[in-house]
Amino acid sequence: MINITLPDGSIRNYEAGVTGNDIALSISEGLARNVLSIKVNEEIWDLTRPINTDAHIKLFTWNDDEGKATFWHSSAHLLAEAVEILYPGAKFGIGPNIENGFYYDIDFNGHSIAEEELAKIEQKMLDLAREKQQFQRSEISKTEALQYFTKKGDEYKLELINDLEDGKITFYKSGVFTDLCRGPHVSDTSNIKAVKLLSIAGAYWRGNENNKMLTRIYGITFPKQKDLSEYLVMLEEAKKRDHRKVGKELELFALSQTVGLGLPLWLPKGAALRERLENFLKKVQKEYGYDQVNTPHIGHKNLYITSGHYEKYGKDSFQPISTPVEGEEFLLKPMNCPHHCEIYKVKPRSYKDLPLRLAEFGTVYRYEQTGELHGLTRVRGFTQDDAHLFCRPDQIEEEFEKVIDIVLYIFKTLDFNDFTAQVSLRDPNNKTKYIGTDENWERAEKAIIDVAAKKGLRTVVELGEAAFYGPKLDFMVRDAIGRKWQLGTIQIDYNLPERFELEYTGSDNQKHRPIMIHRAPFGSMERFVAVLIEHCGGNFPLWLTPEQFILLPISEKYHDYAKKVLNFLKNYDIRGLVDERSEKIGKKIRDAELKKIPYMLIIGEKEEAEEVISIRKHGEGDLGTFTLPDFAKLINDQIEQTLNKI
RNA sequence: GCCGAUAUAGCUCAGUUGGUAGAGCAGCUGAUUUGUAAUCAGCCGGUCGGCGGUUCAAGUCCGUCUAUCGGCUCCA
Repeated sequence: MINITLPDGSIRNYEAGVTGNDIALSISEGLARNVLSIKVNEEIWDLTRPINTDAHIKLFTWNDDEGKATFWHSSAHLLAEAVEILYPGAKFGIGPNIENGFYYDIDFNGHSIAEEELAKIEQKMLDLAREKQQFQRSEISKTEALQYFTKKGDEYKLELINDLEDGKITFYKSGVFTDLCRGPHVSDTSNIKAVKLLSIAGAYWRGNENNKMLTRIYGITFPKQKDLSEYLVMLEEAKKRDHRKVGKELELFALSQTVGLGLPLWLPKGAALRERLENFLKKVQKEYGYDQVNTPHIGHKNLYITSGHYEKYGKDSFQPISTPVEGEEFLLKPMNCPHHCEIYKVKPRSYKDLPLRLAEFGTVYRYEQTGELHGLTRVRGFTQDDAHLFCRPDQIEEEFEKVIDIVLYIFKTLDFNDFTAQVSLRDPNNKTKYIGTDENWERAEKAIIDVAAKKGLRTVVELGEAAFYGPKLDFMVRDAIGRKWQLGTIQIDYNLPERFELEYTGSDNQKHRPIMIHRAPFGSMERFVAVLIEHCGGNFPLWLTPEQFILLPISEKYHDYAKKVLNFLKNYDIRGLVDERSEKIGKKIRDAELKKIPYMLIIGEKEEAEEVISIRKHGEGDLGTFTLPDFAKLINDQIEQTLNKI
């Protein structure tokens, strides 16, 4: 007999060799029907795998992320099996579960799959699922594994197996399909009731652009048809919040091929919104002791040779601008740091001057590859809310913490609650991508990890995501369809101060080297506004929105009163406009609702006589009658409340 | 840059097996003077993404380039 400890701490006795399925059944039949995988001590197992020793277990169902992961991973195998049957000779790369569903990378031997063929594959998957195919796990020696895939002629699996350690290789077989796989899997395919293959894309084998491009099929499956329908509706809804769509509808920004790819044009409403965001941050930065500076849009090529950026990015950048002087070259500024270093150097600095915090809304230009351009989130010309903090070593922690405070304050103010703090470190296997000494890297990485922990941030660590000159703490926020974007970023840099030979005189009257913190709480104005649009679906907070109200006169007779109201509210710094068209009130309301204007002020005979306004709130409806001062107070109180939340 | 799909009026779209373009909205003009999500009528607006090719004839078929979309790679 063995002891099985359940998550609530209770212990049950079972015969050795008991499986997850047996345990689930012994608890309840309902659980047995819904259970998908089991955690045995720290590993997640198949439900059919015998447990032979005492263990702590946890059963996973569809309601657990781990349960979904198992379900989708098994679905990926089902996809592969369908493809193997329908397209003999197809070779398989990897097929993992992802956050929402799964994919499989497949080499179709030159055949390119058309979207219409997906329906056929879906149907095959459903047919196979109904056969209630069991997932059979087998441990296999490396030699046998190699033999199997040599015979099958699948070079991708052979490559994977070659990287694995003998004795730790397992195969999973379901139906006619056998795959190299660590598992775990669901017991059988019968729970997979709804299948949707979402898209086809190219993906480099092993993520390396020098390798062959395989065909990646993305899909998602559910235990109920209803779940699938709801998911598809949710995807459609999310697309309605896309900043490219909303930005066009609300006339916030535009892109012109004639101006150039990835060079956004800010329209009046978008520009005004952006200005309010900039002023908001400027005010915060003033409180935190930042000095605002301005630097030119170009810089001498030597500036970037000194910084190391030219060597790293020079050939992939906008190419140098020549001048009439032979050999003289300037670069469009791809970042602000070198300019700020030169500001540091304009005079000798004392330890008493530090930290020096130089801030600039600096517009930079980077030649992103065409395939990477994306709305406002990935562009070639953008404005960073940049600042560089030049610190003494003993100031690093405190300064870093204060930057985190600014980022969190901004996120809080704008209701960005769903973000990830990502500690972006070096790729330990590819140190040549980075400059600077190991010692400095280790110091910087440790500082970031320590401060993030001290601030109580829930962090994830990503290797290989550091900048080439230093590690970062990145604040990642999702867009409407779940893609993650880096917004705020904080970076510790020991390298640029060395390259620019920055110095300060210490209390010991000796020269010392400062340390730089690069930081941008928004990241860039473009990307931040894009994510903000998607976050609120174009229904901006009152303090940011282009028009806070629109006056809707019932007829032309009330235009004079409308102007009076407009002027009154203007004196309270409340912005809006009048709809003077000779349309019926229903039409004016409809248009104002579509423009997502927060307050519609309806005025007619009654309102003019009583010097009041009838208020209709966007998305909510009639709020009743207000006097002008009461409405002004309503607006200003609401804004104050938003901006003062800590 | 790579893989795949797409490209028709300012916007959203229709256009049968190839026979030289339509709708709604927006805009303009006029009528209407309106009470909480679309008043009516008329008008304007397109070398069907660019360039080549096949054909008596191309929005429609083929090639190529460009851009957009979904991914991959990249992101100082």
